[in-house]
Amino acid sequence: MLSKKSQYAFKALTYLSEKFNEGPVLISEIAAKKKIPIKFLESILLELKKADILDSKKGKGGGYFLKQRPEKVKVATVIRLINGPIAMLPCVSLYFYERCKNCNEKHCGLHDMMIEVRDATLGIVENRTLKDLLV
Amino acid sequence: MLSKKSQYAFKALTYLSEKFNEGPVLISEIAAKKKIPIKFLESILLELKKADILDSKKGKGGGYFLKQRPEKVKVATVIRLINGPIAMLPCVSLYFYERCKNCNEKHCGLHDMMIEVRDATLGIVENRTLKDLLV
DNA sequence: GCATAGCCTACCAAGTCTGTGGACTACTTA
DNA sequence: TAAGTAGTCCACAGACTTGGTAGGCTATGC
Repeated sequence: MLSKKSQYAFKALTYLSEKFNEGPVLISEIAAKKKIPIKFLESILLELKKADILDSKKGKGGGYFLKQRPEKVKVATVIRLINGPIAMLPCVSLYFYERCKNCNEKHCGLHDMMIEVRDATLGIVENRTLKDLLV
Repeated sequence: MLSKKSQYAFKALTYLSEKFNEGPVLISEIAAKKKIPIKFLESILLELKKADILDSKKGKGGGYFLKQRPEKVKVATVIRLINGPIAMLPCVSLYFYERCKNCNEKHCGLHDMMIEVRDATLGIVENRTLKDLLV
């Protein structure tokens, strides 16, 4: 399951995608429109900024805005950043790989199956962007 | 990600699948062979028994054993029982559904996408059983 | 130089995950 | 029927994660 934090991140990013090229948007505006606890949202946006997805401006007329065009930001990137691994097992994860003790990956049915699940999921989330989330 | 508990559950079930029709297997034997903390394993097996996947016998010559044939136990069932929802969002889950506030499910890009992910995943785990985990 | 608005640090309550310990109960065998 | 075996149940506990809150600091614009 995606954490609430991830869901908030997607809501905020969707909102910022709609407002793309309209200048900085206040944290408070996003929080109000998307009903997200403001201080929690603040930390999420900061994380997205550090990952180069968002940029911000301080002071009057400031706020947050997308650093890249919505169609350049992959859903998979956001999930990995805020939620963590997409795969169901560490020994099957591409970005968070950890070797599996007591399961030689060559002969493990669960392993093989989870690779299939991973690839099926990646086939979707690697090929969608923020733009695809707008309806 | 699957919890360690889930991974232990699959290891134990795989072992019991191999020993299907050979009579009860001791918790301690499973724990030793699969390197699972014995008391933790105990609670997992009990949970699987309460879900009618395993059965047990007390006293000498006792132990745990599969209640149904390995090919009758779906991987999806075990994941839902031990790990929880398979879907990435509550508003998209079949067995753990919860309505999504602030996201009318008719017009939510994230929602639609996560339905695709869910179906892709279910397409795999609903059609595999313990038997498929044996190599 | 003052108001604005993001930045940063610290903290916290609740819940989940991964276990451990110990007493109790049911069953088998002698 | 007593002894020993093996699952059942209950309580707890430490580490980590989740979902937040509070408040001061810093940069910006007018």
